[in-house]
Amino acid sequence: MLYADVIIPLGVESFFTYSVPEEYEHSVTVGTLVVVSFVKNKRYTGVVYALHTNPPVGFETKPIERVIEEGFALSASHLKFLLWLSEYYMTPPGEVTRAALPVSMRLESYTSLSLVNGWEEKLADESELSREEREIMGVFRERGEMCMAEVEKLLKRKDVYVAVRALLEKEIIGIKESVDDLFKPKVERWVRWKRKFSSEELDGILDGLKRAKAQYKMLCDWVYYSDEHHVECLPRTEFVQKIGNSVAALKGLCERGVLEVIVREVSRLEVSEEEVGEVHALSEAQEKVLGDILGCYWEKDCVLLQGVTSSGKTEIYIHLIQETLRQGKQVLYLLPEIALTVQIVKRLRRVFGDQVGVYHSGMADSARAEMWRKQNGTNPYPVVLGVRSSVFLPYQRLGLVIVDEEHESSYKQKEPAPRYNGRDAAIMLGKMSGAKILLGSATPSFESYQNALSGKYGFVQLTTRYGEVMMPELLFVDMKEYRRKKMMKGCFTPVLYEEMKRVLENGMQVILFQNRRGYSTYLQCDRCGSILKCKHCDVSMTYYRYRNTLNCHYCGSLRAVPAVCQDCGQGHYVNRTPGTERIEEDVKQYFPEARVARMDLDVISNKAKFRALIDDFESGNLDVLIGTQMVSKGLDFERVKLVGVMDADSLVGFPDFRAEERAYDMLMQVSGRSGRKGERGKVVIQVVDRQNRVYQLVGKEDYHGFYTLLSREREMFNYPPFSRLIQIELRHVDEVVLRNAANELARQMRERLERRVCGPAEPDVSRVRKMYRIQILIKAEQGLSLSKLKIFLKQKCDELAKTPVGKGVRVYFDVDPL
DNA sequence: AGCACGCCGACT
DNA sequence: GTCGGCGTGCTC
Repeated sequence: MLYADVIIPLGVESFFTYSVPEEYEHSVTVGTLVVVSFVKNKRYTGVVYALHTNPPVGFETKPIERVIEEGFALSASHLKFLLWLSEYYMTPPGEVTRAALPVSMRLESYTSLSLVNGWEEKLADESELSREEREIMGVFRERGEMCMAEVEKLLKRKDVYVAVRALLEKEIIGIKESVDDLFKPKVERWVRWKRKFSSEELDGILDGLKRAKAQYKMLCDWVYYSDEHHVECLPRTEFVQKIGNSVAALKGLCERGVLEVIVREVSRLEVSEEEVGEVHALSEAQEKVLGDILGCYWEKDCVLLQGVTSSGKTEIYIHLIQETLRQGKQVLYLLPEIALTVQIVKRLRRVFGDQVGVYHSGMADSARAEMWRKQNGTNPYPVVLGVRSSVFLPYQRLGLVIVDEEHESSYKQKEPAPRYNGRDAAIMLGKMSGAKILLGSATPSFESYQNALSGKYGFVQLTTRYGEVMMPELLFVDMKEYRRKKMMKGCFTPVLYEEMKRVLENGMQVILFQNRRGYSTYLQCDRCGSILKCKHCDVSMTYYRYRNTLNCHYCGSLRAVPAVCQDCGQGHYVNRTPGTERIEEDVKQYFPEARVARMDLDVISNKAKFRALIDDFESGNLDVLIGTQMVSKGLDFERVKLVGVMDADSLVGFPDFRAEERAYDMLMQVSGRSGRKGERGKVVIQVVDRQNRVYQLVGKEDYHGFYTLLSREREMFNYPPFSRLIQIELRHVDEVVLRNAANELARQMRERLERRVCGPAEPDVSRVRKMYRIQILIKAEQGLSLSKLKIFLKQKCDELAKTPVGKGVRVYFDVDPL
């Protein structure tokens, strides 16, 4: 007997063993998608993980019910990749599978119920039934076939199970198990000539239609229309609308054998409408960089390309893609967010036409499934352009992986599991496939930069800007001084105000950037501007107004607010909160003529609103755009001559050891928005802490210096890139139970891991949907075995769950949290 | 993820 | 006294 270990796409640990019926012995292979029954009559699509002949002990096996499709299976390497992801990110394989497969590919059965034939005879007297049972009968008579969920919905209650089961026992209603294959090809009906007719034949047909006026008219119209528009066929709906407007006439013509309706499978995937053009020639600098990258690939699989903004990285990617395609291999081009990169899609399509497949989270599930199948079939897209989830698509001969803007934190998935980083997953996918990997960024992540410096990655820099683009002029303005002199105009310093005035008077545009990451409040000295940090963690502390204390999100330490500033000894701490919609009001007050719009969360999350806003700004219907970090990414507006950063200190003051790295990156990105073409743009950055090292270094455009300075501290405090982090989050409804469990877990882990354990500490949002949360952070220095550490952590958590202190506490792991 | 089993509070 | 709320554990 053959057995298959199957991964069920649920958040359950490990796999389940099923027996393979004889009829499937040859079609079931490792990677096959199979329908299995799991828990009662629920069915799931699982992935075969292993095949063997050892009869399992301790339980009966159920049989595999069906193989989804002959010959359709995940390749061994694809499966291997998914399992790596599962292990690395401490996520059950089922959950990885769930993330990897589009919903319609992991079809789940629903139990369909209906009245059995001849139920009337079985039920002599309806008074035998309970009130609930009669209610259920009522809805069945009305609706016929239904699944459980629908019955509940119609009766607006959740406890129909007992009554339904009673009816089932009485054999009045029956179960109809149907596995609905949701993946049905999308079809369209088209109308065309049944065959080619000569003009004499057509005359003959028309003569025969003298009495069928509608058909006669339809045929004449069609002859005229098809000639006029040079079309041979039309979609049926369009045909009826445009020609004759009579379904009956069409039917008649089909019956006469003049026309026919054909069913065509259509693709749900976007079709490229770009005209395929030439690849731009590279500048001398770009040419050299391309050569350097190719040179690195002789000995290294992964190369970091650091290219300043506007240096033309994309053009280099295009040349690399072209080369890869020439070798008959596939390319994966990863972007942090697809919505903001319409420009790149267009550009790639212009060069590679319909060889480019786009994959993103906004796609309909059926379209995703179609893309999946296409990539697994005989004619896959050679180039896949997509967001992080594109790493889950099947690849057959991957030759190149490009991760653009590799430092972007949106590559990391937070919720739900798997909490993976698209960049790191892509690197692993590339390695497993024997592909070359290119990471691109203007401000690389410290992790990648360190790998480049250490020689683990190849390192290539592109320092010259393409064309005549100039780096904008950066002006740091001290808000503290103007505040003291009472010269602020709302939230604008006189400098920013004057610049805005000048730009707006010239009919040019302004972007105002306001950071809004998280909700925390921090304390800053009103005199020297220094931000209060934790003594143990090198992270700014979060201020809680209601109890007037400071809390570190990393180690959990608490302290009172010092009476005077720790740095200058004279100033006092003031409460700072990243501002909100006030900016818009101030713009309206000081620039009543200006047309202003805000790009905040509700705009970004709505695709239509977002596009409308971008279009308005692009076409000049708006003068001032206020936004969060979204405005800093990937958008090019020619007429923007000024960018104002309202309060840069809120970037630096964020309670995260990466705050400064992010602040630097954001300021660089934001600067890149100003004056991309023509006249040199300006960036006004309003700060309080003028002396902050981040500002000194942004001004100098010295990434390496910035890295060197900050990395010393990272090393001292044992933060990435000098260590790896694993965050353990515990959740429970009871705050006290949770805290006790966390303390106990941390204590036990410390016995072995000692100072590598930080916390427990409260996250910035400590209670979500009635559940309290608490976090323990593990720092693993280089050289410590990560896989052994993970086993240890998991073991400790499992042990805790079994003791009374840990009862009911849920544990979540986040490997390499951001 | 569901769904059953099982234990405690608001009603007949 | 029961009904039914939800917490806990299992599913091949």
